[in-house]
Amino acid sequence: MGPRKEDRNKETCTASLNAVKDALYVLNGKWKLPLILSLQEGPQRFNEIQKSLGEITPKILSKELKDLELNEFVVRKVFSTTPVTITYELTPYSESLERVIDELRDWGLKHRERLVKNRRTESVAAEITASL
Amino acid sequence: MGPRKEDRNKETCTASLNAVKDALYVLNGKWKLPLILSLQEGPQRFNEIQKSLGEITPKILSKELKDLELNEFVVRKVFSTTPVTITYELTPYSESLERVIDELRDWGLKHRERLVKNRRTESVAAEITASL
DNA sequence: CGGTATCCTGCGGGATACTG
DNA sequence: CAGTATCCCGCAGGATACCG
Repeated sequence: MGPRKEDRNKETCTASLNAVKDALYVLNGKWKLPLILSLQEGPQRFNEIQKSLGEITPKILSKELKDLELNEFVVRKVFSTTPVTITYELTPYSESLERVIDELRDWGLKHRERLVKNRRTESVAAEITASL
Repeated sequence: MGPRKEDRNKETCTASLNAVKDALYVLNGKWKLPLILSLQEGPQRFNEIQKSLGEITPKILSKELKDLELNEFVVRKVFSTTPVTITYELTPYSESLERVIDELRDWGLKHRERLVKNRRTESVAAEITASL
């Protein structure tokens, strides 16, 4: 015997919740997205990234890069030049993010338009006082 | 004369970045998603939501609901019963989130699978030492 | 150049108590 | 019942300095 219908639904529900949270977690924080977008221009070295992002401190950059490595969006490559050269570049797998990011971007654009429009039309009649 | 090509690209780029951030902002935080999922079961009253979410405090719940109202995902309805009854329910507009959430969920599921699989195959050979 | 090590701060979120 | 008011804490993220 399997679980009852309501239980299955509840489980399915919290399962999706966790999946969504996983996805959000990956993109979350102040620097993940700027970092990915920056690396889409091509491989870069630590200090190059730091400059292109503006005000990020090395500690944070280091941590963010490690996170992205763990999630396999980024590879750290060590070249035995003298002195040693290190680059970070996006993996092919990182391309799987594009669909998600596109979807988020499209939705984000529409949402902002919508909010701006509604500020004008003063649709704050939203608070209905439904008399019975 | 318009801006140079590189500038346009940069602007387009930061524009999408902001759009994505808008979208993420809307779903972010500990409670937004659980709250939306809970309200998908139908309209609920303040205390009902509180119970169904488990450990959320009234202050936080109040704040989250206001956020969702501002973004027009939720309507607060006041019924003039005695005593007054108040419900919160999802708006039709909140359905526009479904595509985004589905996309995030699908990606999240695959990503987790992938990570689990790769932990096993011990693919930490990812750190290449490319000699020149 | 490519990072660590320490210290510090703001703020998202919580505990608890109170109110119309 | 449907919230506000106060106080509080952990932790992401930052400033600054230092290291191989």
